[in-house]
Amino acid sequence: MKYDFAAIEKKWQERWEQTKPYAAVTGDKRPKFYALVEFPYPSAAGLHVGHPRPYTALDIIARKKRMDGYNVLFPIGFDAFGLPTENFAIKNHIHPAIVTKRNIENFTRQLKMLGYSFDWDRVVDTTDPNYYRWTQWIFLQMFKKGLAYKATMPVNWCTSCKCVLANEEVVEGVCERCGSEVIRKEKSQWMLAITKYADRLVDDLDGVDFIDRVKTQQRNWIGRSTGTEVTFQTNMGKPVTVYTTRADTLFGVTYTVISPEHPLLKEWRDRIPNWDEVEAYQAQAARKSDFERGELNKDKTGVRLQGVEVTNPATGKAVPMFVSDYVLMGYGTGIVMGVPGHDQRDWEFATKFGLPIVEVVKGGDITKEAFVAKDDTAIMVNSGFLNGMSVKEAIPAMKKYAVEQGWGKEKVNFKLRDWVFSRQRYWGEPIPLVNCPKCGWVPVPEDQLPLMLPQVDSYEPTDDGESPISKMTDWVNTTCPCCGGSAKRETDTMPQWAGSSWYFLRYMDAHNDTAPVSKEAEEYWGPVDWYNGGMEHTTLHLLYSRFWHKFLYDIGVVHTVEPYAKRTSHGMILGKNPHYVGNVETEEEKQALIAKYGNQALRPAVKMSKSLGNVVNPDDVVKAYGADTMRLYIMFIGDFEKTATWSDEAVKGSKRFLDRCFNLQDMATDEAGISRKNESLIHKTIKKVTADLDELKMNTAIAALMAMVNEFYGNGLSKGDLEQLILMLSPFVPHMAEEMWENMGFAAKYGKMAMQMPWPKYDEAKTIDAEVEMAVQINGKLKGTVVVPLNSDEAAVVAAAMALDKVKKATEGMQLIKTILVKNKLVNLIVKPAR
RNA sequence: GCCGGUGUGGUGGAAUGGUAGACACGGGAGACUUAAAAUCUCCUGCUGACAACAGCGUACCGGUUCGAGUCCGGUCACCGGCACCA
Repeated sequence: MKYDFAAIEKKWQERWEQTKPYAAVTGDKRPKFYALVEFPYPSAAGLHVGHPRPYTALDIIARKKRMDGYNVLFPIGFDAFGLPTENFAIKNHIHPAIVTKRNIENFTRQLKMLGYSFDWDRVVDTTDPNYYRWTQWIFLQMFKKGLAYKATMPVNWCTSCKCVLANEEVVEGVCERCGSEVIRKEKSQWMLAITKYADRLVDDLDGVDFIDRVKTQQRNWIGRSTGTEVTFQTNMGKPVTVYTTRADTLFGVTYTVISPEHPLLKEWRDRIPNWDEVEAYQAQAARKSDFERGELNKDKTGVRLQGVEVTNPATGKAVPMFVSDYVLMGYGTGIVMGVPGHDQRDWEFATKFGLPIVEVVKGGDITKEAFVAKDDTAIMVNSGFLNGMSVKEAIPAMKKYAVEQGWGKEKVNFKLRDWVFSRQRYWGEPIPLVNCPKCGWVPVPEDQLPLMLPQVDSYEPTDDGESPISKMTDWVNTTCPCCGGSAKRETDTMPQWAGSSWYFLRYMDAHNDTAPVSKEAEEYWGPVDWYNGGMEHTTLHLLYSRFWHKFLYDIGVVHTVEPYAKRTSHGMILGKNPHYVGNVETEEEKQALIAKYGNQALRPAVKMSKSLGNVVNPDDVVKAYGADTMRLYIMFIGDFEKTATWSDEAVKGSKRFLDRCFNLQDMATDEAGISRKNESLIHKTIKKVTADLDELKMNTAIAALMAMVNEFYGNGLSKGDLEQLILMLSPFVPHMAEEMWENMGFAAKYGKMAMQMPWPKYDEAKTIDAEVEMAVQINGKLKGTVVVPLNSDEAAVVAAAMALDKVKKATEGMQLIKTILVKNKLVNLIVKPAR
């Protein structure tokens, strides 16, 4: 029998399309299991080879859970709003909705081609008005609770996309999406107050099963720090407040610094003799992008505010104030105290401006660099009542004192900023608000949702930074829902991240037209039991959706605090680097590659890209080897969490394995049960594969199946043996498994498809052999192995070991002083020369 | 700079402190074949020309242990994230 994968896959996909064996049943009595993968952005390029890795892994988990008797929800959808589609539409003069529809069709074809067990009746499309109606609804609830607000502030502005970006979308000073320069621009923007949830977003991480690096990254991004706000009196009338995590170093303060953007400067301008200088510095700082300020300005700059004096409350001494752009307006109070002895930035600034450097913590050499004490062995000096304390003791002691004295209080700060939520683009959810001259911002009434995107002639972004929709005066001019007077609609749209912030809830009840999700459906399916997605979404989608979910919890839409019980993450699939130095022979060629491509040339594998010509298209792989081979290979490629390199050569190995499996059909004897000779092997394999699947160790599970098949080739096998193999193969390679299941008569025998059968069980007793091979070591060095009955005692094992020639030789003239026995594993004989 | 991770054959990768290199790719030999492909069987860490055998081997240096790829301390390299967050 030949393995005709094309015909087999077509046959089974058609059958599944008709019988829908993957439908999830809300309210079913079986235990529920909700497995979720990040829905794709349907790009024009189609499915990338990176998509099948997480999709296949969770498809296998979902299939295994069904075999374990769970009612599984494994849905898919499309995150279809976004700039690439809009840009494509602009370039080709096609409406984004048409482009989107086309791309979704192509993605759907490709996903079905790979045999995923998605419930296709629950597909979510974020651009569908029946969906974004509820995205708008959730936004309005936030607006009503005061979490959505409009603020004029400097924002990240992508010069190419002509659009604002959230902090999370700016990577190394450039636009995450297009790589263009990001500048700061004053703009009035809708904001979401994610910072109000900052504490909960940190604290609730303790209660979920996310891989550690996700938790760590989220904690770092939110950046909670507990410190003290200290008030310094000034000679300018008003006192100023600084934030510090090192209240213990207050005695070491020799100056203070204010951010160039600080509003207080304007108030003081008339009383600052060198105001011209200060103003020039402000202008200079404003011209720099954030990136420049961070990257290029390690060299400290600043201007002393002449005439300004502030009083250190700990010492009662006056110190000067400077303006410098190393102090950020957006964090703390925008003013910091300078402790050059124990903060490296302050040290650099003080050194440059010739300010005194005072040692208040003993242990370093503050003439060379700041001494940033971290442990509790560092001792305070020159610090009044703190002298002799450790840093660890001094921080709370000073904090307590400052509070008692009335010039200090405990304060928690976050690096997390509120979420800039408006975009000046067409292809997004319209923000459903109306601006009335009398009533201010008024929500579009809920019964008028969805607020549909208007039809426009041109989606081109405008140079003045307004949304293309702003030109649609018919749409923009409306009446105020509150007073009936004339008013204007908000023309900004929501960011790409809006639709994905709650999509997992919609899957539970995809066609509901009275609520985002019904209470019954949410209480049955929530929370997501296992969510897998890319690390690149850790501080974007994952954080945003946790925030939205917590809000929905607060307003009673969902019943759990966290949306996802478990989060795992897959590594990227890289392509071979065509410019890798290892590809060429001679030294000259290598040098030429390094000269041309730099460090790039030293990496054997790099991100796939069109320009490098190393992109692998799943369509091609499926055409050449079949979907099952594609699925198997992408799982066998390596550790799921690590990056892996695609290899066209290695794919063949997976195909070969499937051929070998298929050929077993002709080799199997008629014996219906598990054969005696393979019994132990099969039970061991079931045990191994079952355990590996739960830990997402697909590569070693497949290796165990391969080893079992290799044994079958040596031992022969029964029909019953093959039955067990088919069941275990079923989640990995569903098409071939069903074909074999039917061919061998199991479908007729059980009246079920393999995927509907219970997962094979193993008998622990049958995984244990009567005899074991044990390692024999002399002084820790391996000398050979012995085969002994299971659970042999020390005497028996030593006797067997001593019978080995090598052991005899090695122990000749030696005295045995100690024996270490690891039961059924190894014996280590410790010997020394006899006297 | 800070946080997190990784480092194992020609290659991808396996190994609860207990026989390093499972499984696979590639390579070699044989069988089948007029021949090739495919398939099947065997071999394949390095060095000592081969075998027996011996030595050396998990980035590097040191430690703990009867025993370390695994644990501890230090160093180096690479990857990811954050980056003047006071």
